[in-house]
Amino acid sequence: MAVKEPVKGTGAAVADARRDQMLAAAARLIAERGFSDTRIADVASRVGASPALVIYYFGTKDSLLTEALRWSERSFYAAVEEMLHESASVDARIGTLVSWCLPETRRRSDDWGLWFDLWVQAFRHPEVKKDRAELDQQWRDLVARVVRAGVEAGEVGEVDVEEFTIMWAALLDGLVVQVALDDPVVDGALARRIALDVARRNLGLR
Amino acid sequence: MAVKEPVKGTGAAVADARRDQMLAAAARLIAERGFSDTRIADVASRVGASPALVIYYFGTKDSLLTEALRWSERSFYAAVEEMLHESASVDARIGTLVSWCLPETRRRSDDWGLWFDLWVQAFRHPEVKKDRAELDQQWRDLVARVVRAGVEAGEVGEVDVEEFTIMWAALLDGLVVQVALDDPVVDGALARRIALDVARRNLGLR
DNA sequence: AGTGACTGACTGACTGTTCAGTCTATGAGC
DNA sequence: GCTCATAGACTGAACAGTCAGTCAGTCACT
Repeated sequence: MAVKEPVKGTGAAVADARRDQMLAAAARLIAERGFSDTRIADVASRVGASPALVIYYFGTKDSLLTEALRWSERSFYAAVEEMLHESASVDARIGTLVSWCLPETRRRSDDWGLWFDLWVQAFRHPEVKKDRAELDQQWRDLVARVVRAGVEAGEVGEVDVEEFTIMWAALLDGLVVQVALDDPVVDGALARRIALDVARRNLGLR
Repeated sequence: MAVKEPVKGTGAAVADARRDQMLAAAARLIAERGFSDTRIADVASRVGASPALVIYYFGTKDSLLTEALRWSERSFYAAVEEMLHESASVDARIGTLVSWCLPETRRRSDDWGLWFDLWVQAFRHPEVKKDRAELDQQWRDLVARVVRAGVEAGEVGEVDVEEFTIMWAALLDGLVVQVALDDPVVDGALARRIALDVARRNLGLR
């Protein structure tokens, strides 16, 4: 099921397209079933290719899966960066960040699963760990940039930007965990409210 | 290595002791290698028994591992509860909570791994999810109790206890993630400082 | 003719689980 | 106090399923 046509075209373009197909398929599968229950045969069939081809491209299963994890996280942040251009005021931007992490309607309910698996892998594999740290720094930089812009625009009161950023990013992570795990008292709406409240209070907004 | 003697004694006591041995061994192994890389043969040899015996007690591998996860989390919270009796003021108690989650000297560096694996399992297995939610509620109740005691003692200013608790618990989780994953900018000391700052500021302490 | 994407058919290792049967302590019956 | 049957902890050996990875070779394009 969901078997795609073999990639048309020739030369190096084929290889690139294939790699991307496979990374995307792997990411989806990890999200659906979890890292350790994702088989290369699954990835292969999603892409309409043989398991051998997957190995042909990635060498080992582990290499495929960890690359897929990083690929997915990277595209997540790229998407936020994009989205951020659309809001103007600090308050609106903060809102954008929040509803990106804690969307009103769960985009796809298993997206969260990737985060958890990413953390598990990062915990034990130095390369993944390094990657995750860099991406997270990128995320914090994004938050910091929003705040600093607010300070310059005079919308934000006095804050230690560095420290606020670290605190608030951690808070978001923690809230995401609760919501992702369907905590009966911490639902999406409450989590969003708390995230916004804390930001506004600390930044002296409103 | 680390093979223990078969349990002495007779009757039902043997069975109980064995189950506990196995749960403890499994928890350690999960922490060391991760959930999906823990084999029943490993658990068996740590306990000085045959793989067959492990199945004899737990029926399936999965049942053993998820029970081990819950067992371990339960004992974690039990230990905090214990420890809390020793501090008196709100401020001291808050400090206790923080340094329990983010200890100065990492107790055993792989303890964190269990949390991540627990989250991964909880995300996909409803029973584990329910268990985790309950335990987490217990943890929040603990925090809330500390805060309420502070309010009654007049040490704490005006707060929405419910909301503070949820917020602060999530913050701790988020900070734990960063520290556990060796984030280069969020080390243990900084995380502790942030956690304490936020608590003090929100509770009007100091 | 050559290069590189691609595959089918294997295989070899791993490992959860089963099973038939051992060993030990207990306790009922004498 | 002794015997013997029973129960339940325990195991070695085998089974069966699963998969990652290999390999020799095909096919299509240049």
